[in-house]
Formats: sequence, structure tokens, C-alpha cells
Amino acid sequence: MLKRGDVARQLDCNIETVRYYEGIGLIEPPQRTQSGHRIYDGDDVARLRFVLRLRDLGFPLEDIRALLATVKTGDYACADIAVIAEHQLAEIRRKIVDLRRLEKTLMRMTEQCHRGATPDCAIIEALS
Amino acid sequence: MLKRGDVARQLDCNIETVRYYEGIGLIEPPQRTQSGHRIYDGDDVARLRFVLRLRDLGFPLEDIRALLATVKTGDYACADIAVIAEHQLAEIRRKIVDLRRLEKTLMRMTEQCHRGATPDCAIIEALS
DNA sequence: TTACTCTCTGTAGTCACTACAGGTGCAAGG
DNA sequence: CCTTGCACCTGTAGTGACTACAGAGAGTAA
Repeated sequence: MLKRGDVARQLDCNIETVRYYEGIGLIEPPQRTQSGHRIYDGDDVARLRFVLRLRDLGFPLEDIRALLATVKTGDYACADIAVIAEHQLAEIRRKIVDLRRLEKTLMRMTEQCHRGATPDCAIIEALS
Repeated sequence: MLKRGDVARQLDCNIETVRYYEGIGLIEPPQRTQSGHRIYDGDDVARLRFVLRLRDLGFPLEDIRALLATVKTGDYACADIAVIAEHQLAEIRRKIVDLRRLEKTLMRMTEQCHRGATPDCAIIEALS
């Protein structure tokens, strides 16, 4: 039986994030002590870890919520999950493509720069 | 002389963004008509385009603000600009590395999945 | 004149947290 | 037993970079 701070330490997330996820209904409210302190059992921790792993894979919280709901019913096909995961994979690849384009542009710009002590800068030129 | 909507169309940005940038002091307030409508001249548009290009390169607005202030004084060395640009380049590369790691993880997970009609899913397994 | 579009203002909502203020609970040291 | 200090409780506000909306005034074409 862990308290909120213990859980946060164990899963390496911010203590406030745990309360936030409960507030928006992403995880179930845990048991409380008589004085009102939250106490988390092994299942609570496992469910939060599941959420955090998806988050760390870049899934938006709404997608995580939907995935949780699907998994909870048990009424889903493995193929459905694969579709969701591949959608997320496509999102990530799109972002990589975007960033690589930015990287190229910035690289070209910095290469042009003679790094002088005067304000006639190729970078500023390129932006104007 | 263009109105706000014209500027937004010309620079392909949201009309509200123009007002927002004025509100946070990122661009100077333009002239107004007698009735209070904003009117933008060529210089106004050029300055906004400069800001939008930096934004599209992923610079945070605060960095753009600082860059604008520096360029405005004219008292800067080309080398300083190069440092800022290379810092941003490093940021972008860091993000690419992060995303490529996520991509690999998700790829491995989806490859494991047999895409069946039952709920015994390798992806869910991997997350639990 | 009427109808329609554009602009004006201020404010609230988005996402995913994060930080803070002001108060209670709990556990260990003296 | 008392105090000290940390962990926890609640609600709320702030972050970044917009985006959307409500309600009112301005401009234009038929």
C-alpha cells in the first residue's frame, strides 16, 4: 500500500500528475485512509504505469482514455489495437519528417553565416 | 494598406494570431482607421513575416522576442545570431532523436502483433 | 434599406501539466 | 508529551501558443 508520493517516485512521474489523472478520470480514484490520504494498491500502480507508458509513447490522453475503455470491456480485437498503434506510429513519423525539414533549413542557414563581428548576417537576410 | 484579414490570408496564418502577437508585444501596434480598424503597411507585414518564419522554424516566442530586440538595436554580431540558430538546431535534433526512439519502440510492438480477432494482444502485453 | 461580411473588444477554452497557498496528518527525535 | 518537519489534502492559477466565441460596430454591394 503506497501513498501518492511513493507511487510518483516508483513510476518516476510528478506527484501532481497522479492527482491530475484522477481528476480528469483517466485513472480510478484509489482507496483512502480514514483521514483522507490516498492509498494505492498493486493494481492501481499497474494501471497508472500502463497510462504513463502510453503517454511516454506520445499518445494524447484522450486516446489513452479510449484505449483504456476498450481494454476494460475485454471486448476488442487485437487487430483494433494494432490499428491504433499504427496510427500513432504514423503521427510520430510525420513529426520526424517535419523536424528533419526544419533541421535542413536551419543547417543551410547556419552554414551560410560567416560568424563575423558585424551585423550583416546571412541568417537575418534569409529570414527577412 | 491591408486589413487584418488580408494580412492573415497573405501570410497564411490565423487572423487571431495577428492580434495575439500584438497583444503580447511581439509586433508593434499598426496604424488604425478613424473607426478603429487596424491597417498594416508593407513594413508591418514584413516584420510579421519575419516572426512567422522563426515560429515555423520552431523558435519559442520568447526567443523570437529577444532576437527581434537584438536586431532592432543593430548592435549585434553576426556570430551571436549563429549561436542562437545553432542552439535551436540542437533542440530540433534532440527532438528527432526522441521521436526516433519512440518510433522504434512502437515499430517493435506492432511487429509483434498477430492482428487476430481475439483480445490477446502483444501490444497490450508489452504495455502491462 | 437590407443583407452580408469584416472587424472590434474582452474573455474563455485547449492540452498536459506544474506550482502555489493555506490547511491537516503523521512519524521521529528530544 | 511536545515539537519539528515533511507529506499530504484541497482548490485555483499559471504555462505556451494559440483558437474560439459573444456581442457590438463598420463597410460594402444589390
